[in-house]
Amino acid sequence: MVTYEHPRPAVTVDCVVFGFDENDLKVLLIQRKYEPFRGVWALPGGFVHLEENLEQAAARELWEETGIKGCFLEQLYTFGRPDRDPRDRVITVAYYALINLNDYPVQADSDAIRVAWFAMDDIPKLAFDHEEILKTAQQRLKGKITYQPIGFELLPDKFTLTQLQRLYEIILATGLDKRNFRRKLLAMGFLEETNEIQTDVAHRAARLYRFNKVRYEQVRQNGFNFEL
Amino acid sequence: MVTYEHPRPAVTVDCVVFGFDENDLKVLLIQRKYEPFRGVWALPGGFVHLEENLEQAAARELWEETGIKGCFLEQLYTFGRPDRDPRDRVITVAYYALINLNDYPVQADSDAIRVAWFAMDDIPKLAFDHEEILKTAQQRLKGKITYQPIGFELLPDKFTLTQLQRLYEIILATGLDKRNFRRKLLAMGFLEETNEIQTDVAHRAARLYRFNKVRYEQVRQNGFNFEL
DNA sequence: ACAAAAGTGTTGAACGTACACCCATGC
DNA sequence: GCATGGGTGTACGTTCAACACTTTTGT
Repeated sequence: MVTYEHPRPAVTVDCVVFGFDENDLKVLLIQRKYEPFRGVWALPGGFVHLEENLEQAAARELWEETGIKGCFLEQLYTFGRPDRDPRDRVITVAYYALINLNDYPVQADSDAIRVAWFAMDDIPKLAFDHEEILKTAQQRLKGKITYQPIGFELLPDKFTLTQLQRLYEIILATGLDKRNFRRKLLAMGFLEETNEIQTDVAHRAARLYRFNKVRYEQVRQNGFNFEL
Repeated sequence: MVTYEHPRPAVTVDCVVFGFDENDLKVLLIQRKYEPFRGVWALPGGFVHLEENLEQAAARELWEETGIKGCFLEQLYTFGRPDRDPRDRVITVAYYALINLNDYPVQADSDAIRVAWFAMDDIPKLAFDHEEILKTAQQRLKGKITYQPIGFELLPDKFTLTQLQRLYEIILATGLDKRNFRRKLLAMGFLEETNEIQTDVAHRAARLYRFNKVRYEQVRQNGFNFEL
């Protein structure tokens, strides 16, 4: 039963997938196999099915096109310029995802689809308005990382404080003082010191820490607000 | 030419319009004339036309249904639960608007449509998932007002510091210290002292100030960041 | 003259910022 | 033994939070 008679736009979801590898913030792109923009790199995404909600659609497309699932995924913004798709009116609800690169290493292209990680300062021309979407996602990440503890989503379960600091420095595009950074984060009370240290490094091995979500919720309920 | 063959959802825009009147944060609602939810209060909104972009659609619906135009309008979030409309799959891109209540006083119902302002602590049952949308908008306003100078959109062009403080107190649901509040805001350097004072008040009249956008942009470019 | 809100400074505590050296490890 | 990054404390300046009384105006 169709009860609302109007011409309808198509609705898609697109995902900006961020990963981090010690020195770079990276994004996962796929090379389009079909027109429009055949052969051009683009964000993973696709049409929303009628029976699924938007976040489900984003998670499904991510899984189908890149094999990623179960990661941090949050709605970013909805893009709907009438001419953003040359063939038809398409509105896209963009999401961004944060994943740990070690869990999804630079994958060999499958038969079906070409997938690759690109450093943020080396992005090829993108299809549609995906450059605008990517830019919006980068700004959101930069803004949000200072007041929500989402940076940990980009790191392995256990990480060093230096890795964490590098992540902040790269995303915020700024330098941070080592002593002040450590003092501040440890004082927050939700970084759990493990009794493990780095292996396979050519210098003194650093202690590994873990983000303790339960403790974070506790301090948050006591009025603590994550900041910087 | 339809090139993407998929069943399509309908796409609407809905607007959460906030106003402020000395003692209350208010929202503009309209009473639905048609099914579904006939007679129930709802956010102003309607279908996106194929040739307009999303923000244009929101501005147009706002104008058509409430007579408001030219105000602050920003995308909020996109809601797409498959069952959010009982009759069909409808995805809605929600916007929120901030207006000065004096420019749009509590309007008499027109023949066509019943429109009314409701205080945030006295909201009737709403159609669809509009309660969720409203709640999301309130959280966004509460969050954003502390790091962007958007509170001024809710006040007249010239306002007293006490009015500004009340606005913050009500939106943040907290008490603020008068001396500290004034000192902090004046120190920001973009509140312009006019040489006018309140009229028609039964006590000492307060000085009127104005938000100077140009000066705000200047201090911002010098590295200043609005906060609290 | 009284009611109502406007306007105004100081102090102590907490926090942020700047800064440099020794230590542990692998090669 | 040397190169590499790991780990640590202090002092100063800035900002925040708490706090109460006098002034102006209208009725």
